[in-house]
Formats: sequence, C-alpha cells, structure tokens
Amino acid sequence: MTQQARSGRGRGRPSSPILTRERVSQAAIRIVTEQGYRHLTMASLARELGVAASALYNHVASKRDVLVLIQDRINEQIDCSAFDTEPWEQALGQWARSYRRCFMEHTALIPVMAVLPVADSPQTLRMYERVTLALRDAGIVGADAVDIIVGVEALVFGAAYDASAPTDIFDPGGLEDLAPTFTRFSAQRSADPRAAADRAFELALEALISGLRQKYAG
Amino acid sequence: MTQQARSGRGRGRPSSPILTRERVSQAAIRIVTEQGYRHLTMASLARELGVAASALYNHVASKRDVLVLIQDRINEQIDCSAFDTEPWEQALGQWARSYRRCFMEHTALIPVMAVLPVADSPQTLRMYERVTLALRDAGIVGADAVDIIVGVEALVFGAAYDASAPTDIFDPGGLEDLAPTFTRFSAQRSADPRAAADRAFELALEALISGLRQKYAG
DNA sequence: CCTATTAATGAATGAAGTTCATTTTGATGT
DNA sequence: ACATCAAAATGAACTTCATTCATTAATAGG
Repeated sequence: MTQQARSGRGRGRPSSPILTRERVSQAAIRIVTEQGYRHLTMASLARELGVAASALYNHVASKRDVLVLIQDRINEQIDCSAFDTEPWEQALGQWARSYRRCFMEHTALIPVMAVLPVADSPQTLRMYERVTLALRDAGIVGADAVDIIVGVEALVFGAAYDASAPTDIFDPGGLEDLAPTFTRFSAQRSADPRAAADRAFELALEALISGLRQKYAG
Repeated sequence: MTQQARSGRGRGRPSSPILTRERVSQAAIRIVTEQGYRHLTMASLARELGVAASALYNHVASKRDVLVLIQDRINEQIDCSAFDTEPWEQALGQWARSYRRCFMEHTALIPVMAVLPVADSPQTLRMYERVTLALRDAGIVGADAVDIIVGVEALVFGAAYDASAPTDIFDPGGLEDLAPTFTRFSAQRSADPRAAADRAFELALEALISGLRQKYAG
C-alpha cells in the first residue's frame, strides 16, 4: 500500500501514470522478500500498488512476465567482482557461491529461468559476458566457455533447491531398514540442514572446479 | 478411459474397488508421458480412470501426493546397475546420466522432490542405499558419501532443466551488443539444443568426477 | 440379518489468473 | 480553443483448478 491513486478513486487516465513495469517489479520483490512466493498473486500485487488487478495487464503480459522481471533484478545482485581480481578458478567459485546465495531464497524462479531466452534478461546477459571474458582470458574459448557457464549454473540451481529443503528431508521415517548405511551416514551430517547443504555444495563445487582446472591447465 | 465402473453407473461401494493408489499413479504417468504435465489435472486424471474427481481423494491426499507417487515410479527407472560392475567413478557417471535422462521429461517433479522427505519415497531410498554402499566400498564413508550423492543430484537436476529448454534460449535477440563475446561463443555450440545441453552436462560431470577421484584417491 | 465401513457421486466452494466493455483524461493536431 | 485519439484505470465476469461435503449404495463382519 505504497502508492495512492492521486486523482481520487475515479476511473480513467490519471494525471501521471500510477503503474510502470519498474514499480510493478519493485512491489513484487517487496512481497516476495517479505512474505514469500506463496503470497505473490496478481491480486496481492495490485493491492500493494493500490490498484485493481486488471490494471496490471496494461504493463505486464502475465504473471510469468512478473516473475521474469523479478528474475532480472535478482540477477543484478550476483557478485561477479572476483573476476577482476582473482584467477579464474577462484573467481568461478566465488561467482557460483554468490549465485547460489541469491537463488536459495528464490527457487520459485528457477523453473522460469530455465526456459527463458536470455533476450528477456539484460542483466543475465551482462553477467554471462563477464564470465565469458574471464574464461577467454584464461584461454578457454568457444563452446567450452559457454558449457562451463551452463554446467556451473546447473550445479548452482540444483544446490539452491537443496538449501531450501526442510530439516528432516533425510529422515527415513519407518523405512530405515530399506537403507541402513545411508541412514547411518546421513546421521553424521550437520544437524543444521542449511549447514549440511552448504557442505555438500562446497564439496561438489570444489571438485568441479578442480576438475576444470586440471582439464584446462596450461 | 481404461477402466469402467462395473457395477453400472450407480453410486456407492462397488463390488471391487475401482481405485487404488497403484491405479492412480499408473493413470497419472500415462497422462504425463502422453500429454505432458500441463494436462495432468485432478479432473483429467479422474476422467482417465472413469471416475469422479472427488473419488480420487479417498486414495490420495492432494495433487502433490499424486506427484509424489509419480516421482517414486520414475526413480525406479534410474539405472544403478553399473555399481555392480564398474569402479565407483565410472558407475557414478553412468548413474548420473541415467538419472538425468529420466528427469529431463519430468522437470515438473524437481521442485516437488526437492522438499520431499525421503520417507515418502521407498524407491529413492533404495537407490541412495545402493550408491552409498558403492562409495563405502571405495572407502568414502560418513557425511562425505551423502554429500557426494547430494552434489551429483544437484548437477543432475540443474542439467535436466537445461535439456528441457527451448531451442533459442541463448539467442540474445536485440541485446547482442550487451554480450558480444558470449554471443560469438554461443554460436559455436551445436545447433541442436539437446546436443548442446548434453555436451555441457558431460563436461561438468566429467570435471566433477575427476575432481572427486583426485580427492578420494587411495 | 443387522450394521458399520468403504468408496463412490455430484454439487458447491474458493482461490487465482485473465479478459473485457467502459470511462476518464492528458496529449495532439487543426 | 476544440475535437479527437490513445493510454490507463475500473469493476464485473469468466475460466480453470483443487478441494470439501452431504449423500448413497454395496459389501464384509459380527
């Protein structure tokens, strides 16, 4: 409820537009960060903007379109600065960690991004270019550079899901007999599910980067 | 429309139950493989079974419950046989490839699985046990074994999304100037999006396993 | 034979996304 | 100044789903 229609509650064109794609995406992010994706509906979004739900459709094509707007804003927050200062293996790791951190709270966006042409996401494209240049400077060019980005992204997305999982996800319940060794080993992980997810991600990320380093050494 | 109510179209308890969880999951998989997840609704599922939608709720708690049933069935199809015959690094790779192949057509299940306690998925648990035992035999025990499974799974899930993406996902559209190098390198990938996704997955998987081999050698 | 339980029915509910005719009003061209 | 146009908001209606509920019939068990 940030913005009030200033020309009374009347219909018709207001003295200056209440809505813009900008304002819509800001309000959407506000709802999502404060209340979560479950509460992001076209109705709640309109309410937040002090407007009727149907008015949103003058500025966005669909709810999916709203999610695309959010996505590009979130991507802006990913930290690529390490590519300026660190060798590519280190930088790739820090980028991946920041990437995952951003999307842990936004797993609802992952299915959207997965089938989203980059043409709809200028910030994403900017980020890709940054990483690509760093890889090129390290002598990794052509399809390989893109494939590395895609591969790291895959790990990041999958790991973001893990981190959003509930505490007891590996509790076998009554089925312990079905997987005794797995159950025993699981019990040796951190009790904090977030810490456990972090550790698994670190293990995989370091192995992945180590494998890449080996392949592209020299 | 496989099953007809045999006691006429009357209400009440039929001579033998028309529905079981088994039949429900079979019908759901049939719909999903023939028409895709968009067409899986409680109404269409009921239609397929020749029954009213409300009848389903005597056997499943919710639509999410239906997805959980499907998921366990899909997991059955993942090939773990390599753990019998191959060294663990090779087997892990073949397992990951089979895993990804299964879920490329079922990306809609990934958000469900991510927050699903394994207690609801006996087949998943069985699979985990299998992998865990192979890792244990290779001397990888405790939290590390579980973390390796979680890490490989993360890559698999992320890569499954990639493979389901549309052809032109890396077409920068009018934004080519924003990412010239990335655009140029992207153009050198395979024109077939599936082949391109496969290649990226192979690159990442081999790097990951190579990194793991190095870490756990000896 | 009575009765409790199971498993079906169809109608109703409610949430969400989306469409549409209508209306107001600022901007534009004459 | 005036007529006209296009943008932008409104509220009501529509659609599609998942889900609930009172009701009903048939079967199994005592």
